[in-house]
Amino acid sequence: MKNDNHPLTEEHKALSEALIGVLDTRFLKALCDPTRIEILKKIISIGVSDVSTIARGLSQDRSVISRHLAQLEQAGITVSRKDGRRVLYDLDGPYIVEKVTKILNTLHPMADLCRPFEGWDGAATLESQRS
Amino acid sequence: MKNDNHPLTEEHKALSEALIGVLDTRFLKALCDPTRIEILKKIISIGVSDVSTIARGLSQDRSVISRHLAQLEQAGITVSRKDGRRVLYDLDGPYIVEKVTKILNTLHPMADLCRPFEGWDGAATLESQRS
DNA sequence: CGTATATGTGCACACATATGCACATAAGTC
DNA sequence: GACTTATGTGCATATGTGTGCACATATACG
Repeated sequence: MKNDNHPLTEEHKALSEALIGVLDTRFLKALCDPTRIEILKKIISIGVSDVSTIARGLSQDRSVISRHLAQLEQAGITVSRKDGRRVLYDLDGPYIVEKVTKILNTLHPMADLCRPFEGWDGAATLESQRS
Repeated sequence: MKNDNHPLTEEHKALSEALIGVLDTRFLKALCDPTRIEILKKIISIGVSDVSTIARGLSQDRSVISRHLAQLEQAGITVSRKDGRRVLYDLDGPYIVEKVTKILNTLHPMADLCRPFEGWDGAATLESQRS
């Protein structure tokens, strides 16, 4: 995007200010760790399970898995329910999809408004092609 | 999602295995830091700019901003171009939107397949409502 | 009631990351 | 060529994070 003859529109301003509201760091950080991704895969594969079942097969200690599950729950990615001495965990698929959908909807104007170096040099741009 | 009478379908398996391929940690991590988000906001607001211009107004040192820009470029979020002694940076909006779109498309089946504790207790589920 | 199992937490430690300062390199200006 | 400006990097440091062990708590079982 060029900044000399292309005035910054209100859409740019709105997009800029919407970033911080939609980029939930707690949600995104929860999806960055490979162990937590393994946990999500496991829950998807075997369904609702307790901590020990989820930890079975994974290389980390069970207490570590417990901490990761707490972190995923803080992010809204998993939900827990007490069942006797066990604690069952499950994914909150609708919430995850809703969250990512909101992110995409917010960032979507970037596809048009933020084309890299649009109209910056002699490359073929819409303007140069028209003239 | 229940795991006793509801057999795990092939869709669950496919969704589980697709997770690691689409959850690009380098891309997601780049969006987690508040300083990097500020940088993105700045580039959106003022368009293509060099490092010093981007760093102006931000509290961090200019070298720190330089490092963050390198990290954002590694993630594909920004693109750089040399211009004399300056280095110009710009957002790659289309790539960002494409990346998030791919994530959403992959996770979208979760909205149906991973409803939390579906059919687990006496709550009103589709099955109990039908009987 | 004593025992076994499941879960979460305090603590220590290794590693990653963000930050700032000093400096080297590259490129424009006089 | 000397000087100035722009950028990136080496180094040190503070903070955050993932990990494992030991242990406390809660609950089921006999």
